[in-house]
Amino acid sequence: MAVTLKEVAERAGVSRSAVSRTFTEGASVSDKMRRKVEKAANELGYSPNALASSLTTGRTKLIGLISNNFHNPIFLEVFDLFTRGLQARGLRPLLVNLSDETDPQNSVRMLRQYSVDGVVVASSTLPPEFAKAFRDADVPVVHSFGRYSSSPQVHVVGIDNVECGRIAARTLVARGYDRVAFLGGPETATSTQDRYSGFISEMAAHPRVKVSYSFAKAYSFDAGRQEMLRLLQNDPAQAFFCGDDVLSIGALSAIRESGLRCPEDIGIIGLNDMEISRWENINLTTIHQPIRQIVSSSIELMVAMLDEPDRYPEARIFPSSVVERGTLRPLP
Amino acid sequence: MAVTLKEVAERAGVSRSAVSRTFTEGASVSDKMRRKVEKAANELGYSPNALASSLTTGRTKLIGLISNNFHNPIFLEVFDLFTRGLQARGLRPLLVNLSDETDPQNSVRMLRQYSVDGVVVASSTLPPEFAKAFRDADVPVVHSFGRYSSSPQVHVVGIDNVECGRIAARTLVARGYDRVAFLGGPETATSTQDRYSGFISEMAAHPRVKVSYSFAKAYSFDAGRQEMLRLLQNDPAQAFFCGDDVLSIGALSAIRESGLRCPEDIGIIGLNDMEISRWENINLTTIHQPIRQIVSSSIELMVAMLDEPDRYPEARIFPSSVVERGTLRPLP
DNA sequence: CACATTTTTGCAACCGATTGCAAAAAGAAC
DNA sequence: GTTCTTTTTGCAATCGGTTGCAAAAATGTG
Repeated sequence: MAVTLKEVAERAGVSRSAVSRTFTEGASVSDKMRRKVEKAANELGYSPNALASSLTTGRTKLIGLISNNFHNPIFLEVFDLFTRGLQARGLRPLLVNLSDETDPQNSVRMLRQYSVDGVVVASSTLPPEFAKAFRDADVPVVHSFGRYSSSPQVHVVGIDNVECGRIAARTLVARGYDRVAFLGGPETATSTQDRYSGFISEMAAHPRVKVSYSFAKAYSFDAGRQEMLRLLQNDPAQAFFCGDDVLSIGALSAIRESGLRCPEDIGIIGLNDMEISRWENINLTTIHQPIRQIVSSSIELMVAMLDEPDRYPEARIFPSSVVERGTLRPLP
Repeated sequence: MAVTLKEVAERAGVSRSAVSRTFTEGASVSDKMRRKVEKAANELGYSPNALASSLTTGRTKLIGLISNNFHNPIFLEVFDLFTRGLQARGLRPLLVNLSDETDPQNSVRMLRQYSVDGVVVASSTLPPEFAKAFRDADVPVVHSFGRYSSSPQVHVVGIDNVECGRIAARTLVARGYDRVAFLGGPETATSTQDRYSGFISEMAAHPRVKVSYSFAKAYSFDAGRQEMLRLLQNDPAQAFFCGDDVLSIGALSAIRESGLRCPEDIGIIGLNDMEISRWENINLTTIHQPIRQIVSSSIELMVAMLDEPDRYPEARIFPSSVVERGTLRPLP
C-alpha cells in the first residue's frame, strides 16, 4: 500500500497538518519544519494522494476530454496538443470516447462521478446539446471545433464554418469551374450544415455556375470514397468542395481508381489541412484550420473558467485560408 | 455543489449506510428500502462520488494510458480501441502523453498521485524500463506493443518483431530482389532493434543478396521521407523493409518526388497495416500487426490483474503476416 | 528583560463515501 | 405465541487528506 501522510508525520515526529502544509503551495511552514518533513517523506517515498485531497479542496485537476471521431487523423494531432497543453498546466485529461453514446446525460453523470473540474468537448459533429448538458450541470465546459454562434450559450472555440464554405466557393469560381459540388460530412453535423450554407449562399452570386451537393455518412476515408464512387457514375461536377480532408482523400482515391485524374479531370478542395494532407503523395489543396491556436485557446479558456466558473460565455473564432497544393487547376 | 449521500439519506429518512448500500452491487438492502432511497436520489439528482468511495475501497477504476507517439496514425486506432474497451468494462482511461518526458519516475509519481488501478504502456518505442518502473511501484502494468522476451518481467502483449524481420526478408528474397535494405525507426527502440536483427539474420542465409541498413529519427512520415531522400542520392537498394507504415509512406513520397516509381524502380514493404495503408492512393504492401487482438488481449490482461495483482508475468504474442498490395514487384 | 506582535504549529472537525459489528426487524418452525 | 434463524438496518470508525482556530514559539521593540 502507498505511504500516507500519517506515516510521514509519525516518522518526522510532527503533526499531520505540518506534513500537509509542506506539500501545499503557499502554506505557512518554517524552513526547519519543511526540511524535517521532506526528509521523512523522501525516506518513505511519499507523495500526496491527489484524490483524497480533492475531497476537501473540491478540485481534482481532472479534465474530461470528450470526442467521438477516432477515425479522422486530425484528432491525433488534437489529442496530442490537448494532452501536452493540459499536462503542462498540471491538469490531467480523462479521455472519453463517445463513438457509441448518444445520450448526453450519461456522459454528464459519468464525468460528475469523477468530479472533473471541467470538460472539453472536442468535436465538430457532436450536437451542441452535449456541451449544454455540462453547462446545465454546472460543469465548466468548452466546445472546441463547435459551431460559431453570435449568442453562444457555452464557450466555443473554432472557425467560422459558414465563411469556410464561402471561401471554398470563391476559390472554385476563381478557377473558372462552372459545375461545382459540395460533398459534405454527416448531414446532422453542425459543421457540415454551416459549410454547406456558406458554400451555397456564395454560389448564389454566380448564377452561371451549376451547383449540386450530397453528403457522406461520416468524416472518414471510406465514407468519402463511397460517396464519390457513387457520384462518378453519372456526370459528376468538375470540382468538389469536400467537407473535410479525410473525406477529400477518400474522394481522391475513388477518382484515381476510376481511371480519372485530379486535378486534370476533377478538382478537389478539402478543409482542415491535416498533417497527412501535406504528404507529397496526397498533396491536397485545402482550407487551413488553425488547430494549434484552437486547442491552445481552448485550454486557456478552460483554465480561466476554473477560477471563474460563471464567466460570461464567448465564441472565439479563428480565421482560415486556402492552402494551395495540387488538387485544383491553377488560376487562369 | 453536487448532491451528497448525506442529503439523500436525510430526505429519505434513513441512515447514510442504507443509501450507500443501495448503490453498491450485492449489498444487503430490502426492496422497500431500495425504493425509498432511489426515489430520494432521483428527486435530488444524486450520483455517487467515485473518488470519495475509492478512498475506502482502494479502487478508482482509473487506468493510466501512456503513450509517446502522437504522430503515427496507428495510435488513433489504438486509442479508439483502448478507450472503448476500457469504458465497456467500467474503467476510465487517464491519458498521459510522454512525448517530452524521459524519466519513468515522474510518470510513476504522477499516476500514483491519482491512484490509478493499473497502467497500460502503449508504445513500441518506450524502453522497457517504463513498464518496469510501474511494476516496481506495485502498480499493475501491461506493456502493449512491447518487446517479446522469453522471460518477461512485466506483462507484454504484441508481436514477435524478430520474426517480422525474418518474414520481411523472406518476402523480398522470394521476389528476387538482390539488393535490399532495412530502413528502421529510431535505433534505440526495441522494436527497431528486433526487426533489424530478424531481417539481418534471415538474410545471412542468402549470401548472394546484398544487404544494407539505416535508421530514421522517428516513426513518422517526415523522418521516413528525409532518410529516403538521403539514400536516393547514391545508388539505393532495389527494395526496402521499412520499420513501420508511416515511415514507408514517407519513403514512398520521397521516391515519387525524385521521379522514381514504386514498385517498378524501388519496392517497399512496411509493417503495421494501418487503416491508411489500405487507402487506394497509398496501397502499401505491409506486414499486418493484429492491433485489435493486441488491444483486447491487453485489456483482458489488465482486468485480470486488477483481481490478481501478483499474477505471474506472461508474454502474449500474436502472429503477423504479409498483406499483398501494390508496392512490391510480383512473385516471379 | 518585559511586553506586544507576528509567525508557526497542533488540535479537531470535516470532505463523501464504505464497512465491521451489533441491535432491530422479519421470517420460519414448532 | 414463543423461540430460533436469517435478513436488514444504523452506529461509528475509517480512508487520506485540508483547514479554521487557538495555543505556542519566535521575533521585534523599547
